[in-house]
Amino acid sequence: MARPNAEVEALLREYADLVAITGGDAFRARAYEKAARAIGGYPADISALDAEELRQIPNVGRSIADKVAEYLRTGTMAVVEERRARIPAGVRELIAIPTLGPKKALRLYEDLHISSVDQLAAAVEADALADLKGFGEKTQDNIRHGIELLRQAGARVPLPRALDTAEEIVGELSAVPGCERCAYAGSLRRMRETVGDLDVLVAAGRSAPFMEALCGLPATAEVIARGTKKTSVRTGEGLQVDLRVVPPRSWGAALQYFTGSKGHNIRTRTLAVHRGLKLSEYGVFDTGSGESVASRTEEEVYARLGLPWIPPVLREDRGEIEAALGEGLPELVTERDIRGDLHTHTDLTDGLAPLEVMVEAAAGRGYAYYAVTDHAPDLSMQRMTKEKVLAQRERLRELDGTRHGMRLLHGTELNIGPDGEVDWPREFLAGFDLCVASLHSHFDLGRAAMTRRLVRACENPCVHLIGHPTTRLIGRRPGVDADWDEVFAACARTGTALEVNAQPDRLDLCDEDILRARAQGVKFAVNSDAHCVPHLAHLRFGVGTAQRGWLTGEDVVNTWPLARLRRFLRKDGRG
DNA sequence: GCTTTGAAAAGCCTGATCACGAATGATCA
Repeated sequence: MARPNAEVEALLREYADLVAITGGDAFRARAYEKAARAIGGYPADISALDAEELRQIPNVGRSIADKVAEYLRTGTMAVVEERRARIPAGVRELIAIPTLGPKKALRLYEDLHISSVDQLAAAVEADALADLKGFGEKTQDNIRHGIELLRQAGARVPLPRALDTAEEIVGELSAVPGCERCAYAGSLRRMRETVGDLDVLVAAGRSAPFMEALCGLPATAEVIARGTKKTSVRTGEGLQVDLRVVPPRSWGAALQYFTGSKGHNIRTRTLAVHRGLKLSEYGVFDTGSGESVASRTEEEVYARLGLPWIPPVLREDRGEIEAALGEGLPELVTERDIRGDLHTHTDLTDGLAPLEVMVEAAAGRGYAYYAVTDHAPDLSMQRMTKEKVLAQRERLRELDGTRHGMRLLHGTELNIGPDGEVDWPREFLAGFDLCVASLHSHFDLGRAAMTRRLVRACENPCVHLIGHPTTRLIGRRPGVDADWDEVFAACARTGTALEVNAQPDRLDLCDEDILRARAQGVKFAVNSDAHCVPHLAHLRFGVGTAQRGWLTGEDVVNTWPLARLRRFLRKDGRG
């Protein structure tokens, strides 16, 4: 994806926040947010556009187009610099704390001169907020809890951002003369949902040029340590990068070692010891003679331990060693196996792109089928009506099969009410090819009520798929509390699939829940939940999560041919 | 600040929930 779009999106979002904090017209702040979203979701690279062309993007008018053009030309945006000078960056960080918005942030800054999360935490502990108007006992509790949430995730970086940085660094280092191999390892290679630090590996005869190159990268803000075998830096975004340069003959062993996880490595080393071998980042060695017996490739290293090559996503010591030694590893679902996306939006509700544009882009991805699932009326801010959705259906039927033969399914994303009921009467729902049902409100009903609610939704014959089942937002909101084993059992019993939502801040269900649900025989759908064209590509993160949950093509309904998928959607349990 | 409607001005992502403090404003989906 084009980076300039993301940069401008971030900048406009920052400006929107600063406008909201400094007060004034709320609609102005919202206008910048809308423009930020439109530019972030714009399919083409904006860096080649002039102000006139920028105005063609929806929600970008004269004023914003000029500001963006200024940024693309000069690298800065004057109005943002002005506001930054008035409001310290830390004040904006405060509104990342759940339950704390722009108004409270400004009050904290103006009355108590608090301009960082750390200062706020200290002020709460010192009970310094008690005298502030609008900050009662409960608000302080919420702030305390919010800071805790933020800190749990704060040290780790979301998968896509880590991947961007890693690919950039790997690209740069691969171009350095003498580079035989270069790759990222660690939790990123295992596709964990967040990444603590980046492990980058180079195979080369001499290490100095690579250490030099890493320290000199534009992304590098600070050098933490610099040696001949290992160098650590921190990027401007605060991500630590550890570079290790190994001799080419040790490549496979080093890759295996630095990919981890810790648990997996302990198991493989123990396995080596039982075979009279020693496993390290330099190779597999015979304990008696000290001779290296394998090290060039991962396959070689695993083979020497009596194992097949194990995909990195499985290396968590969650039974992969036993499976590899016994019944065999699962044939993991891949992105290529996905025949269609079953949860996507258009600009009829909160998506950015029109139906035609989304369909065109989906066809470009080679899908055999594609479902459009805009929001239903109970999410009132989306202002959906029967008339609107029927008009969409008519247009969708016209487009069906006209783009590389891709078949279109008309669906909707329903809201599961507190009692487990969903929008629209049953007769009307029967007219959809596919209904996704999701929680969008009432997140703290208590475990028993939440479980009943979800089970009830599964039992609805019109509901085919539960969207982002726990509704967690990584680093911002924990998932809802329910007896998930009971919910999974209901899914299996009723033939309701669970979504693996690929939005990088959701990845919901997560890998561990997938493992539990799969054990009960639940089927899954890996969907992008795309709200614009670039989001369709997020599917890879969903597939990574599904793989971490050991899913095969057989487990994932949107790898199936359309005829089989349609049988599954009849919910008669025959799949 | 953008878009739409009608040519300058109105309307915009609404409505529930929560916390504070006694009717309202902030926050979030």
